[in-house]
Amino acid sequence: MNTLRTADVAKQGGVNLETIRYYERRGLLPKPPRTAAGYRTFDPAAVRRLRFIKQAQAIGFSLKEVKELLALRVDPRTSCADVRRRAEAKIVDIDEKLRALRAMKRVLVRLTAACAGQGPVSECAILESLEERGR
Amino acid sequence: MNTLRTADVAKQGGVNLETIRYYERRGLLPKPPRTAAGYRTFDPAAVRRLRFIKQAQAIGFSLKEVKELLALRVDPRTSCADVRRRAEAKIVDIDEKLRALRAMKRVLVRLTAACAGQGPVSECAILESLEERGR
DNA sequence: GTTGACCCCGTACCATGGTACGGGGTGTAC
DNA sequence: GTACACCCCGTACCATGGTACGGGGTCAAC
Repeated sequence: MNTLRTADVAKQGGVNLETIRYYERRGLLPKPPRTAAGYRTFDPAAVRRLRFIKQAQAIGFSLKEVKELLALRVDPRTSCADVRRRAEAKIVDIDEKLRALRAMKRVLVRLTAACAGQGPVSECAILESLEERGR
Repeated sequence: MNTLRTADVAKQGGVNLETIRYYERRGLLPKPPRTAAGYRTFDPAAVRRLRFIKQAQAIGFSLKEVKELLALRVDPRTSCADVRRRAEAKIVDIDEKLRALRAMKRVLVRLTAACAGQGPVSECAILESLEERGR
């Protein structure tokens, strides 16, 4: 029953129609079944997948990395230990991003606090405490 | 005293030398003073700034956005309320990214947990709970 | 004074992530 | 049966964020 056309998926996912085709080419969206006339027919899971891609991108994963994330879905044929290893690597990536984001937020919060209290603020408030942090 | 050359800054910041020039053109690094021969002379703050830029990029800010972040440094001539408003907007952006990252992490953690306990996992574990979450 | 390591600049090129274009088929509505 | 809206495809184009190239100047060491 309720299958979607390309334009529906694009609209519901908030992307351009061409992006759907592009993701299909890049292997981020699976090749959907086609009608006799060659029209793509999606099921609603495609929209969820599309939104996942957009979310992941917004937080700094490249399409290549997103593909890896998606590849983690459990496939009975791949080794469980392997999936686990890859997932753990991604968790490390995420923890790094979380640390960086929290540091960034701290700086901004401190900046707004200083601002609220009026009066001059350190020339460089925003740069403080964002320097090294490993890597 | 200890001023740095372009290559030093690049090395310490972990970027290509050309990137320094590029950031200067884009207004992300201030135009440094030059020697009589035209060589750029940086002070160590440039390295900190460079690292800040790289951090911000890694967590999904574009160079344009990074520039806005940097512009938040308090300039006595701009309105405090204005700086505050822009900082608060960036904090909202960051909170969104944090939410998305935490959701992503939860999924991966659940995935590894399922994997450890062996046995089959929902076909779509990685997509679950990452769908909408507003805009 | 010339070799080698480094700096300058402008311009060209590259990868990623799309977006647009244009010529052609489809399909329902009138 | 012909509008009109929508789908297909391949290919071209675009913006962002660099990176490389090449011709030329600088400067310390020998």
